[in-house]
Amino acid sequence: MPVYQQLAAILRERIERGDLPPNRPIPSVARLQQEYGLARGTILHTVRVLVDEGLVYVVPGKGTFVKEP
Amino acid sequence: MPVYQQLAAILRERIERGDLPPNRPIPSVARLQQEYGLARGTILHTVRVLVDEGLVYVVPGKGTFVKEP
DNA sequence: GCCCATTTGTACGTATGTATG
DNA sequence: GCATACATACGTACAAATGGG
Repeated sequence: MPVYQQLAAILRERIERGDLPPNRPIPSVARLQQEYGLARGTILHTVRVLVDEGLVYVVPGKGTFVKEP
Repeated sequence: MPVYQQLAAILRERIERGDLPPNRPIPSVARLQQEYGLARGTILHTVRVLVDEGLVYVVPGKGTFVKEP
C-alpha cells in the first residue's frame, strides 16, 4: 500500500477513535512531516484523500479540521 | 546549491564582513524578498538556517538580529 | 486603551525537478 | 511510461507580537 494511503488509514483511525475530534484541527502538514518522517508532498496527498472522502475540511491559513459525522 | 543555501551564504558573508553588525537587525523578511526577488517561504527557510547555526536570533514582532561572535 | 504599520510565525495551495520501482 | 516519494520554491492567507501615535 502506498505511504499516503497508509497515513490516510492512520488518520482515519485516529478520527474514528476520537483522538482527533470534530471541528478541531488535525496536526499541521509540518507537524505530520515530523511525526511520520514524510515529505510535504506526501502529507498534502494524504490530506487531499481525506478531503475527497469528506472526513476533513481545509480552512486556508488556519488548518485542516475534522468534519462532524 | 538550493536558493535558500545560497542566500544563507550571502548573509553569512555580510555578517562576517561587518556589513551586518552584532545586535543590529538584519533586513526584514519583506525587505529581503524585495532585495533578492525571493518568496517569503524561502526567506524564512534561510533565516531558520542561520538561527540553527547560531549566527542570528529572532525577536518576534521586532526583527532578526545578529549575535555577538 | 485603541488603532495601525511593521515584523515574524504558521498554514495550506500549487508547481517543478529528481529519483526509484 | 507511470505512480510514488522527496526536495525545493513561489503564492496566499490568517495570526501574534511590537511600537508609535
